Amino acid sequence: MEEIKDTEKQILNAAKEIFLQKGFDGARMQDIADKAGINKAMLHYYFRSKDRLFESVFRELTSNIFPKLFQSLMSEMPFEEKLKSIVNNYMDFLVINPDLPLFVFREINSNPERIANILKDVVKIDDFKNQLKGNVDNAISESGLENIDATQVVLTLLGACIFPAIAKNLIKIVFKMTEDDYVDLMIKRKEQLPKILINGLKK
Amino acid sequence: MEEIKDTEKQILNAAKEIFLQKGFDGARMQDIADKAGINKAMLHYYFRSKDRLFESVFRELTSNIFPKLFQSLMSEMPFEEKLKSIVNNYMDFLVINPDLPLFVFREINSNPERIANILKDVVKIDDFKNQLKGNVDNAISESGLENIDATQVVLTLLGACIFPAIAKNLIKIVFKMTEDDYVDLMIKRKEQLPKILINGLKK
DNA sequence: TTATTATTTAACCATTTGGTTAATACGAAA
DNA sequence: TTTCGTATTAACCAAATGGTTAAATAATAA
Repeated sequence: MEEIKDTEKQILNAAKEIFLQKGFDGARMQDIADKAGINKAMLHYYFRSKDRLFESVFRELTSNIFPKLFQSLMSEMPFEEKLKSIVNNYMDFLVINPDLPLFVFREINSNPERIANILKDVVKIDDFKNQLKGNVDNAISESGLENIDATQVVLTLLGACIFPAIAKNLIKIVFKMTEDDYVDLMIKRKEQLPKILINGLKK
Repeated sequence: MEEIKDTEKQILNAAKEIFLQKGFDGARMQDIADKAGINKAMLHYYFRSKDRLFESVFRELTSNIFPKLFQSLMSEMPFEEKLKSIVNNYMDFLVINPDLPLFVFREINSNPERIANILKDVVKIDDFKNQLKGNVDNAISESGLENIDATQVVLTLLGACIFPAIAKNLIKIVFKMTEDDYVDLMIKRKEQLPKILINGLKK
């Protein structure tokens, strides 16, 4: 474990909040300093520049969940079991971190280079495509899945989990939900998704 | 049809591109002017401020598809038919406008007030929740759907369509796809989704 | 043609924003 | 206590950015 100075940690936490909500372009160094309750110069003292601070934040936010998710997708478990485990773990994660996916997609879109650069040491995607294909093709033959592309399976699975997180604020407006309502929705979804997905993807 | 001056239209088109890719915060008035090939002062001459220009762009981008989508969701067609029609229409739309959903969600997240303000005259969501519930409940009893919440049905349907659009750039990186590959993926998905969704949501 | 109005531009302006710096406060070792 | 490196701050700075303006140009009506 790296020893992280108290101030440094405060900055990182404040920066996480601001970057998550406002994105790189919308985030203001002064706002981050204010939220951390310290002088703006400290941001540069500890992290040098907005870019570097952002990079640290992005790394902290993704370096756990990204590899974990990729690993889960590649694991050799039987398909149905694997799917259930991913849905469970990932939905729990999303209830706690509802704005991470939108953050990631937003940044990829508005500044692909910056993110591609960071991503390549956060996660090894070198041969993800082929490994995944092999892995899902097996599942198809073993457990009577509809013969569809591995990519489609992954998109269906991830979309079913992630979309409600991305759309969180719109959902709350359109369906007039409180925060509690939303959490409820996600918990119920966690229970219902495996069946929906398995039935949907089966032959 | 409103007559729109040539310059005004050029500005609007350039602004669409820039706002879609960079979002409100990342967009630069100068970049929009450059892309439109006109002097920056023209932006203010025609649209007064960045906020107003953004508002016009947002309206143009959403004022067709939003009500159309809401209407489709509320239509009284038999459930399976309705679902197929939504998937078809909406997937076609997304292939042509892949960055609209991310744009909308992004802006809702980073500046909820601004968007809520615009949205309320773009689409009537007053009693969407109850109308939708009635509508889907009917479908449940009529066509042997699993007894799940209407909200979940809508999220599953929309997520399955929209997520691949939101994730477009990441998908292209992770699966090493060209633009053509991606379009292929979406076209195939359009064919496969109705079956996946209906099987998944059925009892 | 001339007067008048609408359109366009280059040069500015004020504010915001990321970043720096010089001076100060603090803490630990000597 | 003194010394010395670390942490912190207030005051600045330069560049970027949204927005304005006065003058010029084009278009239109008289």
